Amino acid sequence: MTLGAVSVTIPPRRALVDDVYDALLSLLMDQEIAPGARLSIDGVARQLDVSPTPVREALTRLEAEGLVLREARKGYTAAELLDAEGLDQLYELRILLEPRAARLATARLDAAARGELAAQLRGMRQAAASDGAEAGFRNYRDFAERDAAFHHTIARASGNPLLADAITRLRSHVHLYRLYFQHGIADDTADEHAAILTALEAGDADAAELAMRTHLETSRARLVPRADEAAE
Amino acid sequence: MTLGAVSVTIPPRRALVDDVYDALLSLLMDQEIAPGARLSIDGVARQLDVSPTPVREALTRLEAEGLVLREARKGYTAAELLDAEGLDQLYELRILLEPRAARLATARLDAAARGELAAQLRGMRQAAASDGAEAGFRNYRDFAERDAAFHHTIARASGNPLLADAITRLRSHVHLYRLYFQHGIADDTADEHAAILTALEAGDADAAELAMRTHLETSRARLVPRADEAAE
DNA sequence: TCTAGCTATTTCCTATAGGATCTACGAACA
DNA sequence: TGTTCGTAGATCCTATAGGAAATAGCTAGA
Repeated sequence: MTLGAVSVTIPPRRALVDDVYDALLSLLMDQEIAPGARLSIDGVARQLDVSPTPVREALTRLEAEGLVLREARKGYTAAELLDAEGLDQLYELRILLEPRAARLATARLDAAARGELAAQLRGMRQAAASDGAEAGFRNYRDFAERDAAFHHTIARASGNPLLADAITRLRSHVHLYRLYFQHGIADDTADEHAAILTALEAGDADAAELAMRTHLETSRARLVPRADEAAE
Repeated sequence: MTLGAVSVTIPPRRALVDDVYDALLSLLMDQEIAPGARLSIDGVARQLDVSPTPVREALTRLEAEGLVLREARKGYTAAELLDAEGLDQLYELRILLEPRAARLATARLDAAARGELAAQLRGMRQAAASDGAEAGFRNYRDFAERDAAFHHTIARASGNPLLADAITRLRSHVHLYRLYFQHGIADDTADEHAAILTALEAGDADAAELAMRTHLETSRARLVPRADEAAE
């Protein structure tokens, strides 16, 4: 039996280290592990009921993304929250990378990616709308995850995997969500995302690049001062 | 006893995983581990005479840098050489990031960094000069390492650690050195680096940014076509 | 000749255990 | 009172072992 090109793909096999990674990431985002907190390998292993070996690997991966810090023979600590300066630097980098990704993606956007983007945008609107009362955290986390997915879809569509990786590895939404969690600093940007999608669908590279840049610069201008206040 | 600010710093503690990482990196650069080759965890452990645990961690770190690929429950493989397209994409990203780093570094360059840059430049000239016969590989590796150090010093001097990390993590010199090793594709760029340093020392941000961009664009124009030929 | 299924081997993955290192605490001394 | 030293505890680090999964090779049957 031979198959032609098929569209279904088998999801990659997972090992325990992948689950530990996800669990730690979630704990970090919701600050059940506080910024700056110590992360003992054995402690995490006991808490998650696994052995230290996969925990070490998950922490190694998190360290490569800057979400935890390692000091050899000392241990790991959760990364501190971004201060105003750090947030500003994060945006500086995003503004360097993501408008270019949007430009490149314009010519290469296929139907599948277009569909993803539209769905992610709908998801953002939903999360923002159902913003009733104390469900806020949960909803904003949903929103942040859709937001991240939207940006990552564009990054991948750029066709430059190194560029996509650089963008993804910044873990922007983790940092932004942690700030929201701590200080209530948030940002509803569904409309700005819609503008990006419109430009992409129109196949207008200049407009797509500009829309992305505008979106990020607006966010920066909105968020950085608030992070500054929060520090007081 | 209290000390004021001291300039000496204790080197960070090292664990076995750090040595394994260095060893693997070296083996990858010199293609003692060939591009695309399988990397069995137990095999590496036996070869380096350590246990599999630190090997796993070192491989996790290498994977985060894109130098090896992991497939869960299958194993690791060494990353393939960059083809012409990949090389082009690497330069695209560098041209996005590094000119900005040079611009930012202009205002913040201190005496220590200036000294480092000058030393690295001298090192490059030395390695290029002692280019006698079959010592070529070794010399070019020295050259590539000085080249990398030069760029990383500027990246750090930018004052934006995220930007510095993004530049460093590309591991440009590893990819370039592997290409040289395989195809003899090399590049003597000491003079272009001198131009960057001159602009930095003059405190001219525009010139520094431009010199860095020119350097990278020249390299791209020189190297990408050759990678294309090598593939034939 | 080709396919299906079984077996054996290799390799990854996870858990466990012990040695090495670091931190914290408290006693002894100046 | 303040400093030094030594001990105890916790934690990291490395090695080892066994279970689980994947690959390769072989046999049997169509």
